[in-house]
Amino acid sequence: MAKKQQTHGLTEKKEDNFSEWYNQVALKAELADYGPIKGFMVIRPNGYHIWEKIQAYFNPVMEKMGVQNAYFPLLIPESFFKKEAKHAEGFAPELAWLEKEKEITERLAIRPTSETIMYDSYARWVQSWRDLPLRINQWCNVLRWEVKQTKLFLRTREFLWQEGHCAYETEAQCVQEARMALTEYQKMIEELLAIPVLAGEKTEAERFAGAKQTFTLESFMPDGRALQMATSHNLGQNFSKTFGFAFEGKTGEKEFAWQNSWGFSTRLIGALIMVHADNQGLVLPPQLARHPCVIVPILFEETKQAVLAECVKLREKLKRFNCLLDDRDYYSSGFKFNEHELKGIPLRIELGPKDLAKNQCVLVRRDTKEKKIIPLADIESAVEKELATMQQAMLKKSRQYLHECRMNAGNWNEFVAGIESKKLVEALFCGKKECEEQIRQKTLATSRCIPFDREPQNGSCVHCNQPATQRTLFARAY
RNA sequence: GGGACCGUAGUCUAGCCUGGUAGGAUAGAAGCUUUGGGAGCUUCAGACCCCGGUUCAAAUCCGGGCGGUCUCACCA
Repeated sequence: MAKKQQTHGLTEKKEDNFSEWYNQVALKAELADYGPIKGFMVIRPNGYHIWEKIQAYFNPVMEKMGVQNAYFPLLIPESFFKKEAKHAEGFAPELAWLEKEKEITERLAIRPTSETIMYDSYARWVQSWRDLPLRINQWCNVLRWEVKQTKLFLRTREFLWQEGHCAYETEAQCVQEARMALTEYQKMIEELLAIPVLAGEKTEAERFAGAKQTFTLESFMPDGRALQMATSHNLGQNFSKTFGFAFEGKTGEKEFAWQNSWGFSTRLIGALIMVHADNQGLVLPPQLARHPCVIVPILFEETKQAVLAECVKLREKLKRFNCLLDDRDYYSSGFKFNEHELKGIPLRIELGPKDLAKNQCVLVRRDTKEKKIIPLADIESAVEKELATMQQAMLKKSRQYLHECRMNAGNWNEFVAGIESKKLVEALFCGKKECEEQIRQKTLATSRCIPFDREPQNGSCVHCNQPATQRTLFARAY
């Protein structure tokens, strides 16, 4: 029998055409839509809600870290960029400029990141060691124009992010808190998004433009490419020296502030799609769902009123879960099943006349499609338990995948074979920029990080045979 | 920035080669009817990416732009 064409649902499979499948999930789950200009996207309510959940999780975390939210201007004078040479060089290709002939004397860039404009203020706000540490975050949009190969959430010219920018008296505290931010990111991404990450430090080649050290969280996508999930940077005194960000220290000496910055972006939503969604559509970790469960009544003419009445009661019982009751009578229940699966609602409760007669309902998990018969009296505890179980199971499943993809390469042949078979390959590496560039040209792989979960180890670089002291992870990346 | 392919209702698509009334599916609206995995019938409404060229005539041929997918370079 020929399969009926379903324009509503997904027409591409995750395993057959990952890229197109990804686009369909993002569009058809109504997370996002294309904007009218290349590289710009509309984040629709379903997508923006995920971002708001992320914000709701992370704002209190920052509060505990002593970080306050603020907002800095969108436009940055050209001269600000020129102050930190490497930063300027790193961002030069992707700056979009605002040029108006008469009214302004200097070209203005739309922020690609806010170090310079924030530190210009910091330099004036901090006079004494007593004014430190200074810890500020902003949630904003940034613009990076160099991008040609755009992709919803993963690579757009404009994207939303948070950027924390802190300043300290000592480098030790600066580094410690940069690492703390990374730890908090890891907790959030694993607990809330149910995506496992590997934490580590970036090599010289992958370091943020203007940073002394970059720390990163890397995850691994089902198509065999790594994705950077969040980063934090020890900026050292690179910016404070060029922005005149000095203060009077305890000894009366003039000292330059030690600074870090850290951020994650709406790219996380892209990772969420890639890691968890399936051929039926999005799968939301329960903690990210606007409606963690939906009740679908099975309606027949004679029993409609009784079933609906019971469903209303059910919704009241499940009020604290923000349970949705889909009582639309112009769609069949089958249609609704498909629609809610497409949009990723974690749990579905089916209730029809047969269930009503037995005082039960059917509880279906989105990630496993597993169905359970639940007595109506037990529904509240059952939902609570399933939501918690599902959140854990999703992390466990993706962690298993990450674990399976991580492999060790003892020599160059193993390294090449590992990259070819789309693995996250760990090997001894000299850390040199030139060597990394050659590896990239030969294999398309770049270093992802020097993982924290590996001890230093002496040996020779897998590629150039020069001395190496640390294992480094390599993969093809987004 | 380079290369390849592509652009027809909200979505998918036929027509393009060989110029001459744009057809279908699906989604949408109204009504009837149905509802345990994307039901059915009737009616309505809906499109040739933009600009220019060739031509009596352009969705169709040509040029440019814009946009999309893939890819190399670069990046969250």
